[in-house]
Amino acid sequence: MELLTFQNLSPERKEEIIQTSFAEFALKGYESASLSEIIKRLGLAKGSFYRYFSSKKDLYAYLIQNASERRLSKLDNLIEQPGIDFFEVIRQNFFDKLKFDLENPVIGGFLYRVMHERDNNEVADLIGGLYTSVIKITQSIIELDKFKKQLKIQDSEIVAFQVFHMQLWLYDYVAYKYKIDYHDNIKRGQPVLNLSDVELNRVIDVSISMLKNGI
Amino acid sequence: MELLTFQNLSPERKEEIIQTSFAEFALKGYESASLSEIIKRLGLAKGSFYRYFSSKKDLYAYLIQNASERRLSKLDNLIEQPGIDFFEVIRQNFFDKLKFDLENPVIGGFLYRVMHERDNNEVADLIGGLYTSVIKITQSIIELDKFKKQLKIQDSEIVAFQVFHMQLWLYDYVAYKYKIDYHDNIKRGQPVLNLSDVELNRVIDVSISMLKNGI
Amino acid sequence: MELLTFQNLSPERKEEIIQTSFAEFALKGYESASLSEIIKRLGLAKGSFYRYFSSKKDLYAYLIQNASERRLSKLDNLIEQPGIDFFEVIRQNFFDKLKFDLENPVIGGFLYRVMHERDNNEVADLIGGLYTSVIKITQSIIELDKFKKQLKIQDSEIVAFQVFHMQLWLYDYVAYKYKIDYHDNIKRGQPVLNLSDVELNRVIDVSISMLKNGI
Amino acid sequence: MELLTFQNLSPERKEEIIQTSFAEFALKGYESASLSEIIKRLGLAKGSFYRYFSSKKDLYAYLIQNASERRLSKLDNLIEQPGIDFFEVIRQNFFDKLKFDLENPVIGGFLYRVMHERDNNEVADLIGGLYTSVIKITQSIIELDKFKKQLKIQDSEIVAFQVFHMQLWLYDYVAYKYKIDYHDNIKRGQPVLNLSDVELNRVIDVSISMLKNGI
DNA sequence: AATGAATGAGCCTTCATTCAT
DNA sequence: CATGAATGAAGGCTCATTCAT
Repeated sequence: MELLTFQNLSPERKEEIIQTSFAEFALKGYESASLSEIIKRLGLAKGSFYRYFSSKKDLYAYLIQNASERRLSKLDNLIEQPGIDFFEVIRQNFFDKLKFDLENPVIGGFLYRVMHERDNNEVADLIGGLYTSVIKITQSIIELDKFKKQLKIQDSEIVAFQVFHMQLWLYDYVAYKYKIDYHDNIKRGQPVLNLSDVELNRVIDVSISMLKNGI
Repeated sequence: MELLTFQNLSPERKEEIIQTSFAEFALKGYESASLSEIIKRLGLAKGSFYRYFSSKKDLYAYLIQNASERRLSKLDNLIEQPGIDFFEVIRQNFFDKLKFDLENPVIGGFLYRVMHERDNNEVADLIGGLYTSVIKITQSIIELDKFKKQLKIQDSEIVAFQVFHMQLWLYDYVAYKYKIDYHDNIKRGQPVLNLSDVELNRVIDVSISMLKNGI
Repeated sequence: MELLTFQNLSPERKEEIIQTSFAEFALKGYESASLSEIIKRLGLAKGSFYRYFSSKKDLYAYLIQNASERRLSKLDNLIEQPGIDFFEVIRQNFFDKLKFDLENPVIGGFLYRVMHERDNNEVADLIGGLYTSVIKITQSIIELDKFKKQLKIQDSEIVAFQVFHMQLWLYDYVAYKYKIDYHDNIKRGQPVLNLSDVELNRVIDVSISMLKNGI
Repeated sequence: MELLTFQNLSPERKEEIIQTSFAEFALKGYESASLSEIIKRLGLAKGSFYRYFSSKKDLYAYLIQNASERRLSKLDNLIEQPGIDFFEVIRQNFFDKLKFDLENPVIGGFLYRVMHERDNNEVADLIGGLYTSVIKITQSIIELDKFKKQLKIQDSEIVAFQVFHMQLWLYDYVAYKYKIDYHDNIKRGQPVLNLSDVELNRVIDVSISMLKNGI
């Protein structure tokens, strides 16, 4: 993980480094992302970078961790509400994720790409864990007594897969339907403003409905 | 696309070249895949390769085309059967795809990876079309009169997404559930034999059920 | 020089080969010109080419020879006319050369480029001879009794240089003044029609005047 | 242009790099010159070179700039002298140029070659400007009131061409007449000492005379 | 005789990382 | 401690030429 020298940087500088790195990895993927490019863009000394992170992979691991924390779902609070409906939890979760990704295209794009880089041997270990843990968390929620009885399918694992992947493809779907150019948004680093909550909710309503009652 | 000189090779040599390339791209992705590595493994001269394909991207395009043809679904015949149920079509399709991928881990792994490389600017043009066309085909089937009335959701586009992505994640799910190491299978190039049709059908039954009636 | 097999080709095929080669060398110069490109453009078999010419340099030598013959000046007839003025000979020569180059941009461009490739070690031997011989011929004309007395400068060698190079730079001058894009003309292989004889003569008049009486 | 890292090198190292590069480009021309060769000869690491110059073309541009500055004519001072004769200016200029080229065969050879590489599409942009600007400067001098009246030809553009190209061919002429092997001199990197100022002046006298009163 | 497959050295360039200062 | 110079393997690709068929 990141070295102490990185933690000692001013929050502003840290954020600059993180954002620039997010953008590079989001745009090019792990292998093609260029440390040299990041370093040049930051006006950093080559050596300095290696005093913050011990390797490219180390930086990548840090970014995954950092991005995950930022997009941490607020599921916990939700789940604990008495009498809450399972599908309401999912709806909220979908909405939060999509909202976050549209408002933070760089981080959203980064995490999206990370999820699709599980096959890359080089970083499979970093992502495999994340992927597995997300599935497992979803699964454990499903297995809560109060939710379990709301579901028809008893195999919680496959249901978790379905829920998790639907959340993943919602990102694709929105991009496809509204012809959003994520690459461009990442480059410009600007939030995708042109999608109202109403529209967002309509998309999510349909997907929740599919989840609930099938297509 | 491939040059004439490639077509003139013996079928055995062609297949060697194709398989070695599939494996390299499946294992490392487009950018990181190394032509030099492929060429070395094939015992080719550097220059010889470029008499078969005019560039790395050209080879990649050929492989996508070739793999797609090999895994071509037999949907057409199915659809035309009188009185056929929509979900039966999907089930058959899921089964064929999974079966194919398990028996041809190299090609399956290649195509899986291709689908997730849409973000790669370099090859987005090759893949974007494929991705879009698969969605569109799925959508057009859904819109057939005889199937439309079997569905609750009227937005055929989002349904197509759901169906398509479920088929995609089934691959992930099987790997996850049965702890299949695709990387290893690709390297060894051997079919994944240890999954019986019975097991396969069980997985697919559940997923079709989710599709039909929700989770 | 060219091999016998080349001579046995039909005149049309020979001409095709020559013209395609002229264009390639004119456009890119000796080193950068690509035999592969020429061969591809001609739809030739690689091996066939080497049955016509034994090497790239051999082809180049043949082209120089061929182009030189085509642009052979008609000086001889002119010189023998009784009472002819030296400057009239030069004027005619300049006019013929420029006219030829404007009407045959490919060959003109080729020869122009050849003249400037004397420094290239690889082909210096081919061009050095040509260059020297042109100077020597010019010099020998100057030394004819009937012309010698018309000149102020007794060093015929330096005068020959001056005359020869002026003829060379006239090509540059016309291109510069009339913004002629030789590259484009070579690619299109079309005569440069937009320069009338009147204009041509005006340019040549001035240059002859400079030669005769100084600037 | 050159990167900062190059400027930080010791003057000696910089000069080594420059001279080695001059020689390579002078000997082989832009396309055929090999960066690998230069780098090997300098005992550099491949990557180190690219910390000095961002590309082959960048190095070439730098060399052109550097060589031009070294051979900068002292015309300005000369022109401002009251009562100076135009032909005296030219004579001085010719002398300086030739002297410089004979004493610095590598740079002279480099610049000579550069001037003849205008046709090379790859670097035409670098050279076209230089070529045009030299002509234009010459032309503007000619158009100075105090010089204009000394000339017979009113078309200053064509006169500028004549003057500029005569200066160019003087280099050729000297090589031709004294059988100087520039290639060999460049390889050996040694000044061409065997031409006395007396001889040089004789050549220039004749050429100035031709310019003044014709041949 | 004619073909076109094969060759492999060589090209320019980029990369993550190290380490002396 | 911070710097930035140095590294050299590896990348994709082109080339003129050879030679078995």
